[in-house]
Amino acid sequence: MTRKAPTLEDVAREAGVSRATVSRVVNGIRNVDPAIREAVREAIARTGYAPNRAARSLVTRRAETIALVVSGAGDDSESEQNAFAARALADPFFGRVVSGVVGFLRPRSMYPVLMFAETEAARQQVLAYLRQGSADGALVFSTHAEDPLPALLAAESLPCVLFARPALPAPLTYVDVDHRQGGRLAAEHLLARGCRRAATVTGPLDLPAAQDRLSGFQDAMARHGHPYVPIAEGGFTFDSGASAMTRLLAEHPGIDGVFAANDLMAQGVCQVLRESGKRVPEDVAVVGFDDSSAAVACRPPLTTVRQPMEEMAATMARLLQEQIEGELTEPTSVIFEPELVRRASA
Amino acid sequence: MTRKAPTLEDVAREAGVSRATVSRVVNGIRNVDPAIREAVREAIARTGYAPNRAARSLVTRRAETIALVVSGAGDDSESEQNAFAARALADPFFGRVVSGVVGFLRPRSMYPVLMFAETEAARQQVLAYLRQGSADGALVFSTHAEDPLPALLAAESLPCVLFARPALPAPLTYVDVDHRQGGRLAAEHLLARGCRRAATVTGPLDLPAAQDRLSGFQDAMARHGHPYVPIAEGGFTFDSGASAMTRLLAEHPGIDGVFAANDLMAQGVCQVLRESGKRVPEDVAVVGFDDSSAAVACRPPLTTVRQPMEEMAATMARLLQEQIEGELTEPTSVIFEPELVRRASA
DNA sequence: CCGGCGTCGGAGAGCGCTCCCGCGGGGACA
DNA sequence: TGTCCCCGCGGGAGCGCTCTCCGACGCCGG
Repeated sequence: MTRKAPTLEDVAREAGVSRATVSRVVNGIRNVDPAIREAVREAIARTGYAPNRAARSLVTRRAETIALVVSGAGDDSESEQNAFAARALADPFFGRVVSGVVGFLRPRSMYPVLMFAETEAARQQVLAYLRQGSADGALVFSTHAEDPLPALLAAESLPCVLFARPALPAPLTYVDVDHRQGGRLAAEHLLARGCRRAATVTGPLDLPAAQDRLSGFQDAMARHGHPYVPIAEGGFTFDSGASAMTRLLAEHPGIDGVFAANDLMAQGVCQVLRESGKRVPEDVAVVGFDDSSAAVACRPPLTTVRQPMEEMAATMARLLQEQIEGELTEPTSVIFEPELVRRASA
Repeated sequence: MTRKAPTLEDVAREAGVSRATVSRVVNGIRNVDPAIREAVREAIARTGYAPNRAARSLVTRRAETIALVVSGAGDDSESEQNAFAARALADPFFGRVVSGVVGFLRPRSMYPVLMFAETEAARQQVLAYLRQGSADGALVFSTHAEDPLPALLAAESLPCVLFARPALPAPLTYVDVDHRQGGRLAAEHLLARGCRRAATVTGPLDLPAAQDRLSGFQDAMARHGHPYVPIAEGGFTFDSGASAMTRLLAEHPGIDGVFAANDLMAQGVCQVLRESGKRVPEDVAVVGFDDSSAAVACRPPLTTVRQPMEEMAATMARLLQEQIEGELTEPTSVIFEPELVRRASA
């Protein structure tokens, strides 16, 4: 505890070589005589040496750390701040993201730093964190459309990669799924099952993702002879899905298929349908989006459009890494293809 | 981007003072003339100075970072490793933990680094991370009983605080809830509602927490004239709760109350009960444990024993901080009181 | 047998910061 | 008015590492 940790110097003395040579061995640099390399290795093992991260960072100007930022809107109360973190993590989406990021980072002995940026103060903390070199870059997950963080990051040219195309256009790298294509998959599946009066519950339409899922759905429906599709806007929550479905049912009692823009809303849709005496999928087929744990938990289990989250998150980490290394100077986005997962609901 | 960040030196020159004085201002050390302090503040603002974390860490020997480690068992396959992370985060428990930790850390401009230690290699990475001073200490959440990580940490006297009392005793600080008291609360509530043939579905009995919940429950029942209580062991999952309840029902069809050692199992219990034509709570009252989101999602919503997770997690962070500062040299554990949350199931 | 070239190890200069120490000046007390 | 003290500032020495030179040695060719 109190006895100080061995340094490069100590190892060098132990091995009878210079600091520089030990450094070369530690960093796996060529041009070291195998015999010496072995001697150094042993000295390292004997002393229990571990390179000091701070000292290394100081000269390499690299923290070997990246921030995973969950960004969004919230008020300034302390309780709200805590609730924000809890809510963000409660989303099953999040576990898959972390899983993908960690999958990429871990082989590189890196670990993500978890940050939340739901207030202006918190955003400034994130910026400060990056400016002072505590992290080399940020992976940003925005939970609402007008998130100012991406623009702030861009303004200081701090390396970052966004999840999803930002609503406010910015010259930044992002990773997204082809939402239009997802909407199309849902439409075609509903059509293929024989639905003739399909409706959709959208996400908040200020979000590009929600818009695209809707327009992909509408386009495909129109192309198959259904130019008019009843729509109701929701807020990506269970309750908003339920109330949207209630509205839809009131105006269009004959609906035989519903595309909900995420699984949580699809669950709400199913509940309202059940309470109205409709069977899923016999009377009304329901398709969700995300393939989250909600899709499996739902009764009946949801047919849903899957985003390859882990892969997308890992790609974000890779793009960020390349940006940090300077291999990537232009914004370079990657769009993934969604996939339909068939379960019982449609 | 390429233009280098301003240093203390730059600010000092700008303000016409020495590096040391700027450092004093930055670190809020007294003994600085107000006029000079103001001048330095302005120079800082003008230059956009942000102190370099690595340089500071190098001399203070402090990373100002703590690791949040989710530790457990798993095999070495890559898919399993990712699954471990995803599974850990999916647990609603986790969101509350992070929320509590962040609540403590954020006012100190600190952020947790997320690590997983489900394999020996991963554990070594965690140790290396701490040894090289990348983090000052670890908050450890073990997902299974024989987790070797705490002992490894203790052996190197690396600062750490555990969630829950370890099954393998170790001289380490931990934070826990009074599980016996929780079991007692459940028993007394069931008794007070008039249950005369209560049973319990326990957690894995190699976990101290599961043992204590059980013995607290048994003791209270015995004290009220019910020395024999049917028990069935579960594994803290939905399915294990369901199958435990099936076994219980086969042997003791007259059960009128069940204490399940966590909410997930309580959900399984409720489902089996429903399928057996028993009403909850009219025919059988059910009490869960944790007050997780499952408790609210369950039909009917669960009466459950609540652990103050956020507060516990914040306390862990505080204890770790004190340990790092050297204010706390002896293992000092804190036990929280659980609380009964009444909902519809009992 | 000698010169040139290539290879491998060592010396040393920082990276940006903190903190110890010492000095100068002004106020208070005798 | 003189002396002492204390407050506030600057100088400078590292913290542990990387990396650029540079020198030394060995090998090969002439």
